[in-house]
Amino acid sequence: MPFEPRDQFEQRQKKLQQIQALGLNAYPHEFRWTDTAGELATQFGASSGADLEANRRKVRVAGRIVSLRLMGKAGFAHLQGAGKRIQIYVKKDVAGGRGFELFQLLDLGDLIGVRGHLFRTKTNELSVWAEEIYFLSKALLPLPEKWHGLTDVEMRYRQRYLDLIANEKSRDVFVTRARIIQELRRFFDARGYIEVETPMMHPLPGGAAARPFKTHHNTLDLDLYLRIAPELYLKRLTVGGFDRVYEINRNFRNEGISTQHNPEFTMLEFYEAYSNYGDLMDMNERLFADLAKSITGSTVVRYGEVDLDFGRFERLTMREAIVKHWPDAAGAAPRIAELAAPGGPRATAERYNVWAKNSGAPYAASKGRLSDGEWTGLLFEAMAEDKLVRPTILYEFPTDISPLSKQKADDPSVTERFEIYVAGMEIANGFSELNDPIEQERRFRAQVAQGGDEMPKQIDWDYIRALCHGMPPAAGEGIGIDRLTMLFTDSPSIRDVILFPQLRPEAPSNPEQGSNP
RNA sequence: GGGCCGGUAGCUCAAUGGUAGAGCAGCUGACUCUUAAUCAGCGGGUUGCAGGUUCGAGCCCUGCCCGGCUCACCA
Repeated sequence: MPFEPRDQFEQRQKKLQQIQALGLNAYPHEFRWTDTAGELATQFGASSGADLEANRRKVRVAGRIVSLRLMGKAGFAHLQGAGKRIQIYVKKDVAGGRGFELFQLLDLGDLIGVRGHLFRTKTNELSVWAEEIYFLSKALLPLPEKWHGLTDVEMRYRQRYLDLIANEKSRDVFVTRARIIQELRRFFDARGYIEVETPMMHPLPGGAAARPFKTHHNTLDLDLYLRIAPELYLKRLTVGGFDRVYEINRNFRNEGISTQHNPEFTMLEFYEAYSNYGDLMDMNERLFADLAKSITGSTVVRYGEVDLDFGRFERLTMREAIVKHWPDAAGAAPRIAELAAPGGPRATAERYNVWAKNSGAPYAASKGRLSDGEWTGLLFEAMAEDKLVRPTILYEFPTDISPLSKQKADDPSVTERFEIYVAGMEIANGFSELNDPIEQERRFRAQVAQGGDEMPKQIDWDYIRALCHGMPPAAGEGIGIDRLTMLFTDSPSIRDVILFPQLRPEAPSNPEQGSNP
């Protein structure tokens, strides 16, 4: 089993045997603690040495040894537990001969428990006066360097446990992520929603346009797809009378990996009967402002070089966004009416592309013959999407690219759909749900006819059947939890907010053969 | 998939084409209030992999592997 570094691994195994030779169980089954390092710091951070001496507060603390200073017949160490540190002071004539022998055998990284009382050192650091040490578990491998920590990003992702030990900031990101999810649950629970779980394995991939992962169930001899979205199942539940439902779970999309994409990512999706997209847009403004405030303490959140104010959303229709962010150098900006007119989006996109190709800007690349709506979406992505830095609600999406959304009553070329953009990233996508089965069937048929890797190959007839039983008017939305966490933790990459992001496997290495990569 | 950048001791990093180094970690010893503890000494390397150029390659060239950024892709 030896791992690198061999010499230290073997040295630590030797110490493990010496600890066992003291008559101790090297891997005991439990330790009864009374306090964590963090609790002690908050509770007694202000207590003076005299106070502590008068009360002799008894404590039992556990943690990992992250620093160790041995001085003959006494020594100091810092224990790290639950992300915080507490110093312990071990004296031979207090901890006893055998206790001190154990202390001398400890390595950085070992897990121990300590019984003693609180006091302050000469330099006034809150510490535990160790009366007894309990060995809890051995670290056979050394910790990353104590001062610089672990900076190698590949190792931080592959061996996240080391990153979490060595880098407090990394730990904080994942604590914040958990708090965000807690707050979201609170928000929706308080509004009468119930949380549900729908299938992760779908016989037909649906609810989004994306390439799915495929798998197979042996007993049923059935091909299944990891879900690309829970949408169609959640809406079936609104048919069933769950008027307010949400689900927080993973989606899987077999597509590229980038700083904003991981093959599996976490989505909050929710549906609210009897509301429309306008209600949802209003609710989102409250939700994001509340969330920013409870997570970061302010509605203004620093992200990289910019301040994002979640207390003030901008609202733009997709057509308005194209007009607003039209580059001056590309000539006169199109008028809204032009973008709404038949053939207008294509003509505008072609005009934009002439400029973009000359100036090296991203251009609206067409894949075959496109409809007006597709041109509009493409043009928006090419020229406006990354300009939406401040929190923005973009609404009125072309019907052609919104197969599950309800059309606007006075303009069927667009739907009652919106997306939330922050820092140039798509964070959320919601709309008034299309609940007319006949129109839904028409849209599905159009998708199947269009073809392509990301389009459904078959119509989900059970979904149509569910709509035929009557789905209430409803609005629904998905919020990307990973990207949301990026914003609230100032993380530039989605890999920084996913504990174990997808990477290529390490080069095959078998420790039993002693060959190490 | 394209472009750019990177991979040197367990970790963090050095090293004009000319003997592969430092700090931390480790080992031995000293030390009963240290905190990047200190002091004295010691060990540690197939420089990602495989070729090539050269008297000589960590450094130059080619291919490959892994990672990062970016573009494309991903409504």
